Amino acid sequence: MEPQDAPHDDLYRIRHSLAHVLAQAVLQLRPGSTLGFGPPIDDGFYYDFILTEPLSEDDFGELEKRMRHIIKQGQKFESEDLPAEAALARIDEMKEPYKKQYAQELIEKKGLTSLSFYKNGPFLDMCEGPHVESTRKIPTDCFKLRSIAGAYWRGDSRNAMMTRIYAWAFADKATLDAHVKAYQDALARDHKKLGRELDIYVIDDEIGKGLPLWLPAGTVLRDELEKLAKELEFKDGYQRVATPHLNKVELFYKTGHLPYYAPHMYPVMELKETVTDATGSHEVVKEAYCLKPMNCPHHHRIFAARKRSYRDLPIRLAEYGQVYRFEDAGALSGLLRVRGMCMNDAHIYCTEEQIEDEFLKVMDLHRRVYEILGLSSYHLRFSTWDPEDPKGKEKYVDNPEAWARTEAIVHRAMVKSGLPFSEGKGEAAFYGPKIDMQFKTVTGREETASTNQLDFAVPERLGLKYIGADNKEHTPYCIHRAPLGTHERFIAFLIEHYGGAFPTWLAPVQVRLVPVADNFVEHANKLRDALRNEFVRVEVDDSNDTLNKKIRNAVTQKIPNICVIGEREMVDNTVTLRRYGEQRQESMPFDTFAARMKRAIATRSRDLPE
RNA sequence: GCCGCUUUAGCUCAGUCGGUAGAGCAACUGAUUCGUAAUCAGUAGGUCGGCGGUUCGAGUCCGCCAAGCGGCUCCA
Repeated sequence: MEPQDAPHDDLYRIRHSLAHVLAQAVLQLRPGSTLGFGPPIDDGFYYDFILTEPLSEDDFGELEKRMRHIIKQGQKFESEDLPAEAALARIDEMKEPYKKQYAQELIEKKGLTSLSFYKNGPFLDMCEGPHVESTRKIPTDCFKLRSIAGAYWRGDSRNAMMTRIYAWAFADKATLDAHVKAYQDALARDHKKLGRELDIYVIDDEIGKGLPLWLPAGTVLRDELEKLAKELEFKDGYQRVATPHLNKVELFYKTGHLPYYAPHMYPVMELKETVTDATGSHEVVKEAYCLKPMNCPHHHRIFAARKRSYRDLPIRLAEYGQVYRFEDAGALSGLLRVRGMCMNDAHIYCTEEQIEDEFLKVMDLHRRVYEILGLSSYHLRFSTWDPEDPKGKEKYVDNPEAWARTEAIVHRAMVKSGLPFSEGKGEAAFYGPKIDMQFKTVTGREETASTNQLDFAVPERLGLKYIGADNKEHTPYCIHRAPLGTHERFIAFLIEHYGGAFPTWLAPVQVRLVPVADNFVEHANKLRDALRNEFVRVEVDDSNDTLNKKIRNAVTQKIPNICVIGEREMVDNTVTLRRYGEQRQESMPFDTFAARMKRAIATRSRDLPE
């Protein structure tokens, strides 16, 4: 086993040792159960088991009690290195088939000549370590069992399903408590919860799972993001196009997506016809269509729609395109993982010499988008192919030379961009390397928000050509890029990022006018009309609730600007403004307020400009 | 898809031992006309996710199905 990236500090030892303590407790409760992996993780540890009898979260109390009991016994961790042969014999005695499988792999594939074992009390495990010297070094209150989940052995659905127990573990109780509290607070920002509370979207059984319906408030978010994308792309020389949601299946055979991608597509729609010949009547498929899982082939056909010259390049075709992907039912989650999504897509057709510049421009577009939105907690991943991947031939275009060349170009562009990035081996698209923007959701799950891919294969397969200066035909490269990802996932991130309290330019309702009493409603309506005339999204709360209740409602709905209208305001033609998150109020002439709103919206500012 | 859990009013949830369903908020009606986070009263709202079974009787027990949630290579 290669050394871990993370240092094997005390916390690592505690977590790793706690995993063994948990396993020991589980074996007490379910003797004869089989062990899988049990590593430390970012916020604790987990251990995988094949249980003789199921366990549930109701058993956590009993398990934790037993774990504390084990810790108090002060069991010593003793390690022993055994040469390969002896190690395998030892594992046979332990009757641990999964450990054995992994041991064999370590010896045969990784060339390890010896394996280490750790024993604490009655519990023996093949394990790299390191561990604490004694369980007494583990605070009895520094951990908490968190959840129980299914997990395939080695993450492969062809393997056995194991039961995984997750636990939080930290250096001491205070850190644990702080972490658990932070986690619970984060759940309040969950886009699924806020999406319902703020009427952003619903997923309706009668429509279908993974197919969100966007409510008016959510549609404002989509429209504003599209507007942003269109403006930035316009300035960068993109041209907009529009394409249908479906197309003939043959197109995807030509691109190479089918049959490889078929499991991730909705089933094909077949138009059938009855044909009668000498042998009788048969039903034959006359035409077959599929819902597109990506926009690129459509854009490629637009490129191919007329003769292209090198003088036209780069050609940048942009579209917010709706695509459909048949994700596993169990993988669907709110807006984060859906089956129908709308992508901030564009394809840049260029020569090899233009790639670097175009890639840098795309990265700069990213930078601007993220800056406007105030997104900073993400990291860039340079996703490359893995020549050693056993599934390499079906996963990647087989062209090592092109992989090496294009990865070098992207790498060079990234270094030039000055943006820090990590490498994701084996994460490339099947047609080329890419740069992904990785985000974490409130629940700690990592997802890709945006992606930029260099494609050296598909234009060739589709026979895309341009006429070069040499008057000969050449195949263009294609950059696929989606800085704002899909509306679905991107808005999920934004909801969590802002905790539902959107800046004025993005907020579904930008201003709520709150008349102090009925007799100011008419005046408020006039102000509303004036603001609407300036394209400000504004509402009047003309309910007969008390002022306090109206303020509370507006705050609960996280409306960024609340204006109270009463006697004083009506006489002076002013508004008294209360910004979301502030208790302080500020009175100003209505015209000033309107001008500041317009500026806040036009500049997409996070605060209210003067 | 697979493992586990969950599903009661629009939302959040209660419902004991199997005896035919309840609260708060929201909605609606009325009263109140209020100066910065919940005014008061009333009304309506349910095939207890669906189908089947056990039972004299099922929200409750059993089975199947559906949907949702947490997971499903941070790896001895």
